[in-house]
Amino acid sequence: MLRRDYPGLDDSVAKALEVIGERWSLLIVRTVMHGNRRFGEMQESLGIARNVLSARLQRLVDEEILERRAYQENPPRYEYFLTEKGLDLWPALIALLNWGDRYSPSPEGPRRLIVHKECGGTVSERGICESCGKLLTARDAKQVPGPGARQPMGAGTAAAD
Amino acid sequence: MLRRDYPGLDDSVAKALEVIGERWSLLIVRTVMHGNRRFGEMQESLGIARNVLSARLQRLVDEEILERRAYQENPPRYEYFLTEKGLDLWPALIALLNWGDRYSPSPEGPRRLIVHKECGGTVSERGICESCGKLLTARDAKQVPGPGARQPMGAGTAAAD
DNA sequence: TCGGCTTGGTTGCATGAAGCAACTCTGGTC
DNA sequence: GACCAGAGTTGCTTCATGCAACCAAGCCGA
Repeated sequence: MLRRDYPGLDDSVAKALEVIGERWSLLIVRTVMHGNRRFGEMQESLGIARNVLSARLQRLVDEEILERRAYQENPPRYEYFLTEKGLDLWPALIALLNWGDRYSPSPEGPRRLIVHKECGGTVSERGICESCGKLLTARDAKQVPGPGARQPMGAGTAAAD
Repeated sequence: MLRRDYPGLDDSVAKALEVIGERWSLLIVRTVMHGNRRFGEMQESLGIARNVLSARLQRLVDEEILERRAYQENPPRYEYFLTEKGLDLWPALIALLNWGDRYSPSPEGPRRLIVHKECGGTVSERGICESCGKLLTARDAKQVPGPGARQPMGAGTAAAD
C-alpha cells in the first residue's frame, strides 16, 4: 500500500489497521503464535519475499508487537517472540479464523483447530471454550491438526513464549 | 498490495485476509455498519480515493459482503448494505477496535463506544454485553459518542439494514 | 434553453510497495 | 580451501494506490 496510515480517521479500528493492516503483518503474527520464531522458518511457512519479511519484522518490533532476542552470538542469530501487545491480537485472529472457516470452508474441514489447553474443548468464535465456558487468551489455547490437515504443520503449537 | 492472495497458504485466516485484508476494505465494511451507505458518504467519511473506493465496493459486492440496491432509477443511484456475511465480520472489528483502544488510546478516551441496544451495557472485547452478559452480534449493538468524540459522528448508528 | 449542481462513478498519470533473484557477511564443516 | 547455513540487503520490475480531471444523466433556476 502506498501509505499505511489513514489520515483523517481517528478511530481505534483505523489505528489498529495502521499497525497490523499491512499485507503480511497479521500472518506473521499468526505464524509466530504457531511457534515459527526464526527468519527462515517464517519465510518458508509463509512464502513471503525475504525483503518484505525483513521490513515487516522490523516494523512489528518497532511497534512492540514482536520482540527480537539473540539465541547465539557469532554470527548473531535472532528469534522473534510475541509481546503482550502481540498476544492480545489473538481474539482478532480467532474472529478472522472463524469467519474464514464459515465462509470459505475447505471441503475436508478446517486444517487447524484451536483448543483449550486445559480441558481440550474447542474454542468458539469469540475465544471462549465451548467445553468449560472460560474466556480464553492466547496463552490458554493451542492448535491441533483438524480434519482437513494435510502436511505436518509447521513448528510447534505453542502460542506464547 | 501487489497481489491480494496468499498463494500456498490454505488456512482460514489467510483466506479471510484475501477477502478483507486489502487496504480500506475493512474500513469500508465498518463505515457501512455505521450507516454510511452511499458512495459519496463513504468517500467523505473515509477520505479514500474515488477510484479505489469504486474498486473495493465492486469487490466487496462480488464477495457477497455488501449488497448493492438501487434507491432510484433515472439516474440510477445505489446504496450498499451489509449481507449476513458482512455482518459476521463484526466480532473481528470489535476485537480490532478494542486492541486499538488499548494500545493507541486517545487522550480523551475512545471517540465511539459500542453498547448493547437492548440494555445499554458496554460491549467487551469479545462482543459480550458487560451488563447483561449476552453474546452479541452486529444487530444487537449500536455505537454512541464516547468521551473523546469531537465532531458529530457521520450518519446514523445502525449496524444492520 | 442554457448553464450549473448533484451523484456516482471512470480514465490517465506519477509514485511507491511487493515480488524475485542475486549478493553479502559471518561463522561452521568436510 | 571449498562449500553450506542463517539472516538479511540490494537492484530491478511490476502492479496497486492516490490524485485530479473528466464523463453522464437527470434536476433546478432564470
